[in-house]
Amino acid sequence: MAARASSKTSESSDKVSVICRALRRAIIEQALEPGAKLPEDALGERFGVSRTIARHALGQLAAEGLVELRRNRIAVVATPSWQEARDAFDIRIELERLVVRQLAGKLTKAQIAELNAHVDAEDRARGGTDAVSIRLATEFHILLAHMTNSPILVRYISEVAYRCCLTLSLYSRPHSSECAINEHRAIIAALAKGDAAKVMELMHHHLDSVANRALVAPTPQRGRDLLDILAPYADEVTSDRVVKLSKIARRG
Amino acid sequence: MAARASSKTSESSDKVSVICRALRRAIIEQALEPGAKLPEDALGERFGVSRTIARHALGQLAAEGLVELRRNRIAVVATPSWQEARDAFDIRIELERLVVRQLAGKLTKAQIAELNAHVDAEDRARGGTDAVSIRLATEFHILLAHMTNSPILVRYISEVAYRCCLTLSLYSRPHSSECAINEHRAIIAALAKGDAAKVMELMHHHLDSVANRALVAPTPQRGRDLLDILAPYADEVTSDRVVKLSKIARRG
DNA sequence: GGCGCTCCAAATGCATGCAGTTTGATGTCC
DNA sequence: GGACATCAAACTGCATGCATTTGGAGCGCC
Repeated sequence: MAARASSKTSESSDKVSVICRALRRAIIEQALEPGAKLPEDALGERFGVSRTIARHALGQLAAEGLVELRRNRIAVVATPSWQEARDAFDIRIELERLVVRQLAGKLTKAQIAELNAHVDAEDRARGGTDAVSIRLATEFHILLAHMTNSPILVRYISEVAYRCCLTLSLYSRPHSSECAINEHRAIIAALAKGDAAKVMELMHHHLDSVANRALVAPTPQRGRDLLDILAPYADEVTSDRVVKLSKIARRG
Repeated sequence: MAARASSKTSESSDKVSVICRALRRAIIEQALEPGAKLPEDALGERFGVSRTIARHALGQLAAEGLVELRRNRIAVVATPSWQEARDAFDIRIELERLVVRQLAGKLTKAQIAELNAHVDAEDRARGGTDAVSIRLATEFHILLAHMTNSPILVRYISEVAYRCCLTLSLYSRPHSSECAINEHRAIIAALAKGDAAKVMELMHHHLDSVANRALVAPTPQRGRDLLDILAPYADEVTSDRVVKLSKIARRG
């Protein structure tokens, strides 16, 4: 399956696609945090296009689950629930097991070199920001998916991986990417060796550990609550009284 | 996992969404065959909306893989390659195994009754057209996915199942739905019994046999007038601007 | 201070208009 | 007859304009 006619599925150079890519990257790098407003006007102005185009782009991103769109409301960056995050990881595990099953023992030397080069890049980026590390780690998985030459698989893996990125920014503590990198190397080695069962197990464990490390279950109602989020800002309140819950709770 | 807060992911009542649903159904029922042209003008006229809306709907369907969109070209119903068909089935098998794994032993009596009722409906529809049989069979799987209460899973299963529908119309000969119905009943029984391994095996075999039965020689397609084809689907669109069939010039 | 009300700037939902590209039908030449 | 140049109709890409809806500032009342 590793030698298959390559099919062009990637986005063309529409203005819509360009904006989609830009927004997608901004979201997964957490430049745009979950809940951030995305007014059509502002996007259009920022990217030098009309509202029509910005609107269309938002529609696409909503289809990917990165943006939430409610009628007559300003679009916002999606804020997946903890349960949705788990669901996304569950799906991702199955799909990525499929990927490595298809690839085991079928990679060319050039492809293995490409994978190693990517992990090297991840290594070099360890000193940088978490956002970049996470993005590179995610792109490693997408690179793997590409090697199956299955456009559908690429699309689903990309989408679900981006969603996982999004949830990491919500529910994860500072990212320790070191072991992830080692696990990536182990996966490449097992792929090269052609041990399908082994590499499926490795991938499963890899994603499962990322998920478990990341998705520290918030206590159902209090974790990552608005009050916690606003705690650092409480200092700015001149009054010594606690800010009323009712005033905050209706933030859309 | 079977008892989880239900989350509203389904499409709202935008005009865009309405048109998406209509077109999606027309495609999976093979009223619109793969390769059929979908000019924005004609769609807008047929559904009583502007080109802007029709265009947006086409964009969504393209994101789902049901429509192919090339710059400056008329949109067409997607014509998946044989390989893409296999890929779609591979992915579907993994995802649906995940579904039944989550559901095994966790269904309520009401849910089991609902599933049985659906299969009864499939049974009754055996006398009807293949298109309806295939749609009902597909909807059985989507119904299962819904019971996981995982919106992401529902979306992916729906999408990939629709794509499979599409490929069935391309590569499959008249559908013998009898065994599929029996297999659906067996799956329900195993789910109720709570035997996860068994039901995963059943689902795997079920989808695999459908896929293998499907992969035969492609069938040539006959051109029909788009507006005629869409007539029954336009009725569901509530707009006084829907143009009467007789008043519309023919198009190719 | 808290709660409800009115009203308006801002944002969305959608249609329409114009410019540029593709299509394919026609005419011309070999 | 068939290959090729030509051109108008058809279609898409995109911006803009108007109607409708939202959300929140301001204000009076408890």
